[in-house]
Amino acid sequence: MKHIKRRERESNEIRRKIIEAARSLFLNQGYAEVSMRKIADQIEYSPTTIYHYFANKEAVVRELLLEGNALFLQALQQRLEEAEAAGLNAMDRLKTVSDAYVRFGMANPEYYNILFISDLESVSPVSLIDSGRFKGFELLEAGLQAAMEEGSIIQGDERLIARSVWSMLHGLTSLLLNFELPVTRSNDELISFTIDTFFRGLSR
Amino acid sequence: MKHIKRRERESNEIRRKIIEAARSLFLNQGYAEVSMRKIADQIEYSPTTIYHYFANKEAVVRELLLEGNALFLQALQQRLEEAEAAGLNAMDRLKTVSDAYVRFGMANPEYYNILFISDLESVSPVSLIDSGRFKGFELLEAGLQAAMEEGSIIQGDERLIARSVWSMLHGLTSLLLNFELPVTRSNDELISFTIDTFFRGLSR
Amino acid sequence: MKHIKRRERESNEIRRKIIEAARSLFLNQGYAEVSMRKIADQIEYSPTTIYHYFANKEAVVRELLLEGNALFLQALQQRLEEAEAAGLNAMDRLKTVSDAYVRFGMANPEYYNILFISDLESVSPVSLIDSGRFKGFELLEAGLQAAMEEGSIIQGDERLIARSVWSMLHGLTSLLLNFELPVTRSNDELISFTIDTFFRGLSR
Amino acid sequence: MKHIKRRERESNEIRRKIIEAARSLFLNQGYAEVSMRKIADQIEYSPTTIYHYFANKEAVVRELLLEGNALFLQALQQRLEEAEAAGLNAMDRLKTVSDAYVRFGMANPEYYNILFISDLESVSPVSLIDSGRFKGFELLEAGLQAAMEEGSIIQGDERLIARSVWSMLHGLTSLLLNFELPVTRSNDELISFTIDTFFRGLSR
DNA sequence: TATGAATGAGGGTTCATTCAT
DNA sequence: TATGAATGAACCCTCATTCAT
Repeated sequence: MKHIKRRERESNEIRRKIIEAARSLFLNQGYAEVSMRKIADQIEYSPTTIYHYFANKEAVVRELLLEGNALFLQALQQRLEEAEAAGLNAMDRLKTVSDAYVRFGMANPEYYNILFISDLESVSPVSLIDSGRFKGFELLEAGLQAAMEEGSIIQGDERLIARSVWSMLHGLTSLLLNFELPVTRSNDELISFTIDTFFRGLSR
Repeated sequence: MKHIKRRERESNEIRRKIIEAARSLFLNQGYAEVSMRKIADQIEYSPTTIYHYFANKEAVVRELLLEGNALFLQALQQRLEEAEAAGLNAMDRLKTVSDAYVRFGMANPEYYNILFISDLESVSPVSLIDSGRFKGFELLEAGLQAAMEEGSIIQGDERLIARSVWSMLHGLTSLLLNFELPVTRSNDELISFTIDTFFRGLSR
Repeated sequence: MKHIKRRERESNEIRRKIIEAARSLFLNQGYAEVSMRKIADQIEYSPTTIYHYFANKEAVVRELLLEGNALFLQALQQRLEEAEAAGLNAMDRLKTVSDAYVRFGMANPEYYNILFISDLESVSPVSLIDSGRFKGFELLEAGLQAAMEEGSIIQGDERLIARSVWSMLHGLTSLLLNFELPVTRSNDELISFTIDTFFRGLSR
Repeated sequence: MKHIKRRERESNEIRRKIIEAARSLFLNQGYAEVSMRKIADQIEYSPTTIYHYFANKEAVVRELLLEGNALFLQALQQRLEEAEAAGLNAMDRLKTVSDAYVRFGMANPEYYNILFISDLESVSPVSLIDSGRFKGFELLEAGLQAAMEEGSIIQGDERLIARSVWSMLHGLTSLLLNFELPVTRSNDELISFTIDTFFRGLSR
């Protein structure tokens, strides 16, 4: 019994190592630089070993994607629940989730890049769709609908508005992660200013 | 004298051919498909020949980058001039330039991606900075300052606000280029809605 | 005692499964597609398990070879017995066996190829000799001797003639299996014509 | 001028080396053992170099095929011309060509195996057909027609008979090359006996 | 100027096999 | 008995680049 458990744990440990190595390569060198050989080097196993745990490179990347998405959704939902617990109104809940979005990206740049920036040309579109990337989108839509009902933002096609909000958040995050622009104020100021400004534009 | 000129001209012709081939590969098949060999095949010279005109692959890509940037700036400036000629106020000029930004990205997705998204691991950061990418930023800052003076938008750190606007525009463009989200309205609506909303949030 | 028997039976069952999987891969997809992993996948055991029953891949293939040879001999002998039961003379019995040879090849192309064509680089020559491939040769020799005694074919070194007949049969079979030549008549006609012609040449 | 010629010669020399190494590997180890690496090792160049001269492995094998076929046809034709020059009748010319067929196989076992035995699964069917393998077949048909007209062999569908003769020759050759059967007489005796016997069967 | 020759490094992947458990 | 873990060797192929001419 114990044997089996230990084995399983060890097995999962290597899986984890593989994923982590892949993630780290991804972050530091970009998707093009993630290779089975480099992963193997990093974890100090032979390349063949990876094929024990994953069918091929796509499977590794897909796992990264699923994992990243789960973490992403979890981060959003947690902040949302906190906001609800704190009794915030719909508009403020939306701002909170928006902030959570950007914070997640900054705290997990590798995941954010994998999820929302990389081409991942080796990963089939199906995998991408299955990855649940759209769950976050639905969360946003629901929040917008609540804010409309509350009367704090303008009426409109919530799907359109959700895309619009997402655009703003994505741009904010990806510029913070990947570009260096002339800066006077802190990133925190940029984040809150941008979110506030956009929701001010949305408010009735 | 004349000899030299002819030589230069011929030399430039091949240079141009190289860049054109690289651009064509790049625009039609994506950055990953740009290889020295493929460029050489396309212009029907040997790969070695390219090294007579460019130090290495990075130099070729850098040229492409500069070119893309020039086109980008030109697109912004042209629309700005038109807006000025039409006698638009500062706020509307900003909106016009914003629209031009997004339109450029949609019309030149590969250029946009190479300019603002790709890691371009092969291109050193210095090249990126030299690429003049910040000229667009300055354009934006100037526009914002004018709008502040005009009184149509809130007072504030124009550098901060410029980053904020840029974020919104970049997110809008890159989502349009690289993601498929559930859609009800047209892209045009999304663009104008997002820009309008953001500037509404900025207005006094 | 019983335990041992059950064990043996079970043991043999897996052996059999392995061979069956190997044969199925072999017959359906060709020799190149037979790999330890694929066999293991098919029987839903781990690759390692196969090594409990067979020393290595060669041992598996050798078993297949023995099996193929047994089937081959059986096919020849059955037709020979039928011919004897029908009271055919030695010459006609030879023709019948010849026909059986070619029919076996056509009905079992992969077996034929593995027995008589493939290099089977992984199988040592010794194995091939042990495979009993020569039993068929002896059958042929015996038939020729009978026909000589009967007086229906020319006298001569029956070993030489046997090789000659075998050549003709092998050529016929392997061309039918592996080549597409311009065709007007059916394969059946080619087979009977070739066998008849050759034995006509051998007849007194 | 000379420079170019020397270059061309050297280029062809390496091409030749590649082909010869491939041929030798083919002969000694079978098609499955022909790898780009092994060829490279044998000629003491890097594997990459081969790709200077051939697009891929198939191209190497195809060249081998074309070359082998050319040699094969040449061998047949030469002996045929000699037979004509010697004033042999159609039947004897056929026997001569038959003998040339088998002799070619014995003298060039690697080519014979490539041309008529190997699966060459990596080579597209088109290449095989284009390889001109059928030219030899046409030669045979023409000889048979002449022999029919001469009255030395039976009338019949010359295409059928050609396949039949080819079968006999192919079986003879491939058994001589690839099998060791119990032997009393020399190979020469086997060859002439088999050919004579078959044509005796064909004669009126 | 232009190129043919050549290469080392690296890409993803499959294979038969061994070893400890 | 059965297996999970692991590997070294090999597979075909592409890449950017250098060098001598």
